[in-house]
Amino acid sequence: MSKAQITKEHIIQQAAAVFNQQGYAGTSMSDIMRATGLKKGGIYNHFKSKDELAIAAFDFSVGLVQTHYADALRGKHHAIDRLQTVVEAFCSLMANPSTIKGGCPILNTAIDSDDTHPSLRRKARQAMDDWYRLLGKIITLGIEHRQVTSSTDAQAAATVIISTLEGGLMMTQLYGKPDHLLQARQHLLDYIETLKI
Amino acid sequence: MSKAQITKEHIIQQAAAVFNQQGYAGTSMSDIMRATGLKKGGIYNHFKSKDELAIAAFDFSVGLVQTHYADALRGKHHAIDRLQTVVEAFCSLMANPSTIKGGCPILNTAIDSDDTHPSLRRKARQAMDDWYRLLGKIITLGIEHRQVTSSTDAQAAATVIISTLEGGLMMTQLYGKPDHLLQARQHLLDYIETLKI
Amino acid sequence: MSKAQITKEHIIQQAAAVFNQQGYAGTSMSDIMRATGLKKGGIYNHFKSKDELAIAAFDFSVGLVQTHYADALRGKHHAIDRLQTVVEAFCSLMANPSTIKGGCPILNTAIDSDDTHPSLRRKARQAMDDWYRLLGKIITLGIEHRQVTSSTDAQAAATVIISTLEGGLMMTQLYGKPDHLLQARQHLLDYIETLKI
Amino acid sequence: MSKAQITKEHIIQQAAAVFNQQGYAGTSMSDIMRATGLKKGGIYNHFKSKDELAIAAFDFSVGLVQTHYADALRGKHHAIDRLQTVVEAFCSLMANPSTIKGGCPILNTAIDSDDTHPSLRRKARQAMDDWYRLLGKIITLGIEHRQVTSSTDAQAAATVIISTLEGGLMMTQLYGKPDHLLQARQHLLDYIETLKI
DNA sequence: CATGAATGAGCGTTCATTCAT
DNA sequence: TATGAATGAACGCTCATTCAT
Repeated sequence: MSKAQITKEHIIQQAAAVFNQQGYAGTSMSDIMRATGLKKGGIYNHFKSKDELAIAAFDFSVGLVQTHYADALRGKHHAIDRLQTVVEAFCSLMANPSTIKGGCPILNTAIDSDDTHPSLRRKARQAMDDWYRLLGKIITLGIEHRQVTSSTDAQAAATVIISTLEGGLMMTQLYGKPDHLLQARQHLLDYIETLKI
Repeated sequence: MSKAQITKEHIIQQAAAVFNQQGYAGTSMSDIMRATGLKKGGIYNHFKSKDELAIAAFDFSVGLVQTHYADALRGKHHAIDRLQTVVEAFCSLMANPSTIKGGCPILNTAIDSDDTHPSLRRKARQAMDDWYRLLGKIITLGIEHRQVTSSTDAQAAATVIISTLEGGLMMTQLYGKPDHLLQARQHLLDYIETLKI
Repeated sequence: MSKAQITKEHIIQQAAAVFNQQGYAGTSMSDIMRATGLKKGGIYNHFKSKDELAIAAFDFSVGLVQTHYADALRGKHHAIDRLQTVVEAFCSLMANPSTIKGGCPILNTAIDSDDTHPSLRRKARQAMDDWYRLLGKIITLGIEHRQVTSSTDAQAAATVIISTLEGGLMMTQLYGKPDHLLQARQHLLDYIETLKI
Repeated sequence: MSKAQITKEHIIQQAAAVFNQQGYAGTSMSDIMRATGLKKGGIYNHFKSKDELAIAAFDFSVGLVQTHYADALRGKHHAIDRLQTVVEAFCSLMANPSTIKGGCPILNTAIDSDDTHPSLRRKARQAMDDWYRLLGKIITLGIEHRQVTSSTDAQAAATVIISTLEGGLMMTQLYGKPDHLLQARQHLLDYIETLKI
């Protein structure tokens, strides 16, 4: 990796944390300067605008989450197992602030970019699509393989899982304690159990 | 109501919509000027800072939601009925953008004020407390009155309901279509059914 | 005195203290509101601008000083006595902050209105003229009456007295202790002694 | 000297003249913009606040005066000569508006920062201390070396010299003509003569 | 006569961004 | 490639002032 690449990656990583914690409007390029140790010019050499950097940072954050899922899911083939794994992966990732500070980037961006920032919003939508499709596919394959009850509405179940996780995370962040996310997790594990054949 | 009161109320209402859609950092006093039709000085005659206005606006938004709940719950006494009502009230309120633009103020503020704005965060926590306690009390009274299964964990159930609603709302806002919130709603109605004795 | 007159006088007195301490530019109409207990409109009913009020306040402050001199000089006829009295009157007035807060209004205005405020400057010049002429006249009359040495340059002596007093006052204000003004006073008393026939 | 240093020095010099003439409250950053030819951001790149700039400007102005004294005193060793030199140096400096516009920065700041600006006030006090000690030391050394009468009170004499100069300068500025300062000067030269052994 | 409610201009400061070096 | 030095626009807020009530 060239020196330029290394610097760029460094900026993205630091910026990702800051944007995820403070939001797009709440983050100034000076915040990014402070976080990266670079001066204005140094950052603008790699990104032509705050926008472009914010998008790269979002991609990076989402990539972290997706990699985490992929790692956790590797070697797990039973649909129920895989659903449980996604729930567990989300909770463990969000409970561990060293990996990704400021909570779920999709949630943050979805709320933060209410109209004001269409390109970030589109990005968030795409990331949500990925997650949504992942869950949907696990369930439909599970139905095909007779691991999941055929009456299950895959889309609705995916919505329930994502909603409950994100909402539980929001509560946990609001109160600064893990209880709510853990209660949401338990509910989902129970719920997933009901999908089992 | 004095003219000052009318103007102040007017500012709060308009500001509430703007803050709820764009967030605290994403909203400038110029945005408020545009929304209210007043000049800066006119606004600052009624609020001594952006902060104070943001808090008044948040209180107003939360008040709208709480009034909506109170209205919906009036005359309903059975715990299961009351839980269903809260779910329905949330969905109908959020589906109807004429009442409150930009989604749930608690969700928005919880995500928006990640560290950056402690007083707003405190406000959001208080509002969440109110809601959380409302649901908790409905359930514990329901258990006492043998309307809800005694094995129910009131706190956890409240968390599940709030989380799923808020998460579903976030998805609905992200995609700009009601489907996800409706799926969350259906799941919660089913879930509430399981609490019935 | 009519109620309007009383209010106007009240505003002038309070404003005089504030202007004398904070200067023209350093004083806002809000400061005057706070000091008088009146609202904006109430003040603007009596003075059509900050300027006009500042001038009235200056006149009031200078009037206080001049009255103080006149009182002290009453019944004193010997030139040397009268010169000593002016020195003593200045020192006692400035040492007593209850009478006139913020020091000598002429000094303050002379320094404060360096170009920026011609009408106040003119006022300060007039007040200085009055004082200067008072001392000049005491000395020339003293020469005529053979109380003061005929070699005395009345203008120069007046300048020395005023300069030393104002400079001594400035130091006393800067350090917040009376020593310097007292040393200036002693020097002038010695100096005046040398003018005696 | 780097370009940044040059620009910073340029800002300080221009700002010093403006602050010295208009005072802290009477000077806006727009005034500084006009004087320096820079835009606001350009100024704020070098000073983090109006305060910081004002203090740097004050230091610069005082430095000019002190350098002027040091130059004038170089090579003069007799106390009487040195006292005369300080008086002459003050008068020549203040009479020559090309060097330092707006009069004595210590006097201006002492009067201007009546309570309102404690850090500038402290600065003015320090600068006055320096001057006061300089004169005090000249006199006490003069007494030691039998150049000055042993009955002289060094502190009092320093006060007399400074007071008379500053007061005379004030009058000269108020009237816009040199007469008063020259009269004060002559008085001090006579006075210094009386200190001679 | 005094207040309340508003304004437009300006305040000190920070913003995202540019570009010569 | 990164910095330094600058800009113009916008920020949150206060100013002196007005005028209907």
